[in-house]
Amino acid sequence: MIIFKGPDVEQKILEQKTVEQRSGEFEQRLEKLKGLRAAGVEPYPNDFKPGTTAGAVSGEFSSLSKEELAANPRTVSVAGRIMAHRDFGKASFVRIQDRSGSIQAYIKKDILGDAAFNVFRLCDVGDIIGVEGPLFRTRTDELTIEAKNLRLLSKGLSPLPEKWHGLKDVEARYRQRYLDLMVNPEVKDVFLKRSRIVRFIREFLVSRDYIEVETPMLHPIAGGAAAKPFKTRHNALDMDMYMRIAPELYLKRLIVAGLERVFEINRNFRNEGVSTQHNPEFTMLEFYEAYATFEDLINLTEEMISKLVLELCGSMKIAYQRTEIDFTPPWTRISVKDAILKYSNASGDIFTNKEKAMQFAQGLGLQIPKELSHGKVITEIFEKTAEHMFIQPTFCTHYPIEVSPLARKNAQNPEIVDRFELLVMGKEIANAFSELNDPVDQKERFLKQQEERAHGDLEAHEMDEDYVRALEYGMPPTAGQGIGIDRLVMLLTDSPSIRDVILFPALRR
RNA sequence: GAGGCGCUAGCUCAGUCGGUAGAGCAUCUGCCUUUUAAGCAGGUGGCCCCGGGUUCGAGUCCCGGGCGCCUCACCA
Repeated sequence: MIIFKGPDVEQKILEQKTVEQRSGEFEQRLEKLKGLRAAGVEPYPNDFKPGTTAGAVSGEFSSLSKEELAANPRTVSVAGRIMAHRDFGKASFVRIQDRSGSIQAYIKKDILGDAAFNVFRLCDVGDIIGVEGPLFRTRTDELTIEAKNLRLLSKGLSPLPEKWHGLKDVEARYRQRYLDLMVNPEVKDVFLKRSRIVRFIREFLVSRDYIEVETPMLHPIAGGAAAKPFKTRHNALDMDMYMRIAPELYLKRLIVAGLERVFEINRNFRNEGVSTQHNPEFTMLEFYEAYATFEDLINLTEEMISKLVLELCGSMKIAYQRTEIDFTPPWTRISVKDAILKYSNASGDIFTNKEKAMQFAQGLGLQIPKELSHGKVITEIFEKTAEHMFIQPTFCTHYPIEVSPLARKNAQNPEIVDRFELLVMGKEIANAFSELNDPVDQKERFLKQQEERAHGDLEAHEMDEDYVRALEYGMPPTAGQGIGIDRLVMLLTDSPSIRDVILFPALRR
């Protein structure tokens, strides 16, 4: 980190020939910086306050003609980064970009005066400037600020990526996301949409009397999901801790507490592979509602997401990687069992006979260890044969109990639970169930998970005695749901990789 | 973790059979007071990702390594 304190330091940087190879342009800009200071111009002042934004100007005055602007001048001031520069010697056009968009400014020596014009001559593409002056329209009818005043607000030393091609190198785009956002407008659009998505969900739940809470990210026990945690250490407490893999068990403690409707939008951390679908830290929405069942959440989800899609995209139909997806409710509902029967030639007895299920799974080419439970075999079969078939929004319901240790048993069939996953483009977008609130049953399920850990399943849920203790005080019948925000954003922004919707995705080094 | 592809100027990219490192944009100098990737003329700029090897000679061929992307496996 280099801190600029004044000319001495700048001279030192110029003289540095070690460590980092600087471009020639970096040195040229440093020389300009020195020239500015020599002329008594502070290159990093903080006393300029823009009166408006580029976007507001173009919006507000878009209808005014050249003649109207000339007859009745409107003076504005904006600040932003110079993104383009067309120089005519004693006059120049610059494109100034701020958070709202961009606007052109005309810098004319006669109008600006010698002193400010000399400052401008030391400005480059990438510098931040403030401009004030009346609006006019050029010969080509472009709304333009005629600079009467101009201030350099921040001198840039490193040159920007090229104006026409932008920054394409994927690695540079992720590592230097600030450049990506600066020069590639469509990237900024994705993150603006991400912000709108999160805000919509937050407002939707708040309007239904939910409260937003924050529960620990550092857990003594990594519970609430089947995943490998990151391990860390608290020095003062002298104890190992885990970055949370899910907030579920804490949120349900709050249901026990009587908060009845809670949600949290926050990061989960899973120490697993990185891919176009997986980042080690990702954002999860979880919400829990007392006196609701998983079927109530099906309705809620259908309403929330379809309204979100309509508001965000202006239509219930969107394209994801050239496939049309129609979010118009109601969405298909199908049980795991029916899905397998529909999309494979399995016979009904694989659901009652584990051996038949094993045989069938092996016939599909699945490598199934002998000790795998019947329910896990069924789940494997489902994922192999059916899951990827659900391109349009589909609720897949009633998963096997062995893969759902926190979910309530189905009243008719104790082999399955009252749970659904929302699948779109063959991928899981949401996972929800009626919560298990029977403390004795919950304890047994944890014990079963412990057995599986002992048999080498490192992702089996850990026993959480305090969570069971909470249930022993009585939890109202409740339904809860998790939605992977990153994947939802991918879907709604037509992004093929999760890295495209995470500002700073995990990279090596 | 396995396989495939990539890494050359600040950015986007060429680089033939192994023979002195190229273009456009940016930058610098000059001209130009309504341009739209402004224009014209002339310049500067390189650890060809790193390290070995083969060769008279390697950006190019071989081996090892780094980083990234894609596919697969695990996972949400």
